Amino acid sequence: MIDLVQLRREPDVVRAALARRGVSSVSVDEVIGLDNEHRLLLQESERLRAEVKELSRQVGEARRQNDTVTAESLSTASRAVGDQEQVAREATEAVALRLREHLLMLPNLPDERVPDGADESDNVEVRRWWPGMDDGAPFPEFAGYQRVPHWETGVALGILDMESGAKLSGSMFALYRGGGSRLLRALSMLSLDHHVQGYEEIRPPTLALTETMMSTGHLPKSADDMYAIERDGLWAIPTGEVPLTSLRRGEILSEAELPMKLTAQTNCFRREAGAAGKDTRGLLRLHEFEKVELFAYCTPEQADEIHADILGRAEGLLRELGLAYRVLDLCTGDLGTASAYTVDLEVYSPGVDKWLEVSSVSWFRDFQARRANVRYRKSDGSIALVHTLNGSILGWARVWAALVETYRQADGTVRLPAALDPYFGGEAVLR
RNA sequence: GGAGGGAUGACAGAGCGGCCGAAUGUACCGGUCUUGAAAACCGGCGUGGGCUUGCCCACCGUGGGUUCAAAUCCCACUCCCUCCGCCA
Repeated sequence: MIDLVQLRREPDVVRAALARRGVSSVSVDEVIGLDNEHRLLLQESERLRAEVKELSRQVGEARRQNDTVTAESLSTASRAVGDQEQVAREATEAVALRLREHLLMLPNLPDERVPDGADESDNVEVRRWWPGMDDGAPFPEFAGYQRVPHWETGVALGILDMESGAKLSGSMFALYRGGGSRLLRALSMLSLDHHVQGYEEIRPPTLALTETMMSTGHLPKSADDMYAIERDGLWAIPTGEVPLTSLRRGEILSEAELPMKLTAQTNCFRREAGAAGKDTRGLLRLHEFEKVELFAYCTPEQADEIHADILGRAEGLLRELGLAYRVLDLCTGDLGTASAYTVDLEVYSPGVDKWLEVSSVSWFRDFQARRANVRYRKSDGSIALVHTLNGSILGWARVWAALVETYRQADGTVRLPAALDPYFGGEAVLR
């Protein structure tokens, strides 16, 4: 949620920033209007409330002096004011609710670094990396045997069974087998093993309360993309970011605790409501996948460094796996609701000849912290909202696809990168 | 799932209709003392909101209710603890 105080003080700045994301000034003005209306009503109901309190205090005083007559007449007067107060309060609350609803629908202000653009085609490529690039090698020419989609290799080697996944849970649910399953486990281990030194490992629940989903900005806006378990009021999390961001919800942290860096592997659930039929073959787009997330609560001053750290770790992992990738600055049109600045990593997967998004590294400024009410006490005793950041290291389904395609050999087997050998008890080969 | 007990400020813990936003202790911050530190003593010390910046309002798990007045009484719910049941 954006800062209402900032909206009051510099409405033009907010209007201009949100206009870059396609938010009309009308919806910003609606919020300003509701805020003004709310404050007027609030003043009136608080005034009446103060009056009731004062009269009630006088009733108590009269009673103590056994002045029943005065007490009775003051009670009657207080009751009358109380009736007015109730009307005023209900009106105030109704406007407060509308104000909150509107405010929750406003996205975060994009950072200056974010390029303007309408949709993902306007994202700006920052750099590319591929194995051997540092020694001057050109972007790889992939051989014919690498130009085989992972779902074909998956069936041929018995490591991926999309049909069984569909049989069990419907389309866009994957079932990995044998070495394919082990590969998934190996990737989680590799990633977590590399990052537990700097980031505390967490195993959060994967079902979350509405409140928890609100904090990250996934609700109310993206309800259609979430799986809901209505009977119990729970939602399946779309990313580990959800529980991690709410871990300290409502708390005041001490500055010494910051940055508080966490990592978690979770299953992620997405309905992909608007994505029917688009890039949905094999592992390209799933309703459920696994992902390791890096997350941090920090001070505004620490945010840049942490963003760089998370991005560096994600890139480091891709390099270690020897996958070609590119780094994109998301444009205003593709930026997530809560984010102020996001960098995406996409791996090149030769079998499907596509760049696949495997990581998003985002800085939310205090947008999520304001919703989640996570603050910290500075050394001077004052209190401020924390900043939150997160990034994936990485989304495994697509990395799995890229690995199986990139490392497919002429004989149809897959020799995985040596970094995975320890997790295969020897040479990591799928055959 | 059943039966009991509980939820109050950073923590512990009083209050159980009327100057209670809340005693007290600890922690924390400032000061005195000290070569320095500790101890002792003195002072300060919740969060958010509104406006006429001095005042007002809200918050004692959450949501309702009773009352002139609710941390305090009533109802529902949530969570935690103990015991029983079930269970990977």
